Amino acid sequence: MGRRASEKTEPIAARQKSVSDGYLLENQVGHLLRRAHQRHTSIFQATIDDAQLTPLQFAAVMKLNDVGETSQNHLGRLTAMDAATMQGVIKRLSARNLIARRPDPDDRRRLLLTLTDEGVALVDTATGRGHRISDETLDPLSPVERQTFLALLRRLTD
Amino acid sequence: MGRRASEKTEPIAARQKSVSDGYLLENQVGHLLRRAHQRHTSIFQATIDDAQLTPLQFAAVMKLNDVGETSQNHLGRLTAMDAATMQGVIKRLSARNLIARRPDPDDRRRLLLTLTDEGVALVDTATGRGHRISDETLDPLSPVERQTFLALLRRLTD
DNA sequence: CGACCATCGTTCGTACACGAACAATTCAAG
DNA sequence: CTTGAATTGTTCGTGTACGAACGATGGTCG
Repeated sequence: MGRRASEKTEPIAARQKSVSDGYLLENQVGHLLRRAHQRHTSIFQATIDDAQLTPLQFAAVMKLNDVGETSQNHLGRLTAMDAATMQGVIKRLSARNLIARRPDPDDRRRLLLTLTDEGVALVDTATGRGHRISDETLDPLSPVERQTFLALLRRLTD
Repeated sequence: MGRRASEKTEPIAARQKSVSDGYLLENQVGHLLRRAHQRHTSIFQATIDDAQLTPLQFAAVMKLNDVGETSQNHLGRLTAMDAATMQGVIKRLSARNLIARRPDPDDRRRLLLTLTDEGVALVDTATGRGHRISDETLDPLSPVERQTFLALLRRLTD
């Protein structure tokens, strides 16, 4: 325990503590949200069984399957992704031939996105895994607690 | 749901929906965690009043103030940061002269970190804002709900 | 019609996030 | 004491995140 011995000239260790007593990182929502999200990402990677597919890419594919052909920005809004972020996600999905892009004939600014056959196939095999990922993430909670947690969490989501 | 009908000539729009019915992105924990974290980050930026300071940098500074001089990897563990991520965070804090680094005389692999005077000053002024950030993030919930939420969230944190 | 303004997608720059590989060092086993 | 495993910090590569600025297009209003 006596790790830090004496240091005559200006004890470095003593300068540390300031008036911040009372702020504990471990108790802050932001930190806990970040850690819970980290854990979820880790579960995702272990369960999705597709080293290339990331949570955001999965979300984009699932949502696109849900709503059908849409523009890039619109899909971004539906999945809570920045337009700049969306750009990269779609580029990678398109490179893997999971998503096809074509210009909107009615609005030449837009790019319309669709799932390819390969994309649809991926949705079919990955949907089950998606449910398992959500289950495992909530595993520490009882069924009732899960409902409570999700209801509260949803309200912290704008 | 007779969604999957026969399709000889495969119409593009009809190719969309697959057997994924039942997976709604909006109801998945991972998505909700991500959105809640996004909202928190946004509140952080608006409240911290220091354009350069990020949530991770703030966490590192606060924790270092808490525990006193430590090695880089150890502080990383305390703040749930990867060693590689820590590297960048410390480099930037050190460039802003908020943190000082010195080699550990007892273990030449380690770098010992301390807050500079400037770092301590920042802790003093930022602690209050940190509390306000947590408060505002939890604002949609009542006091009782906050306790419930935090208790459940903590259990999803490994 | 023409000026104005919003929207779409893109690019740039900065900052997490983390797996992987690496050299230097320390520690543990034999 | 020496071989081998573990730890520390670094670098590289890929993928989010997002503010900011941009050109092209579209809609609105006088």
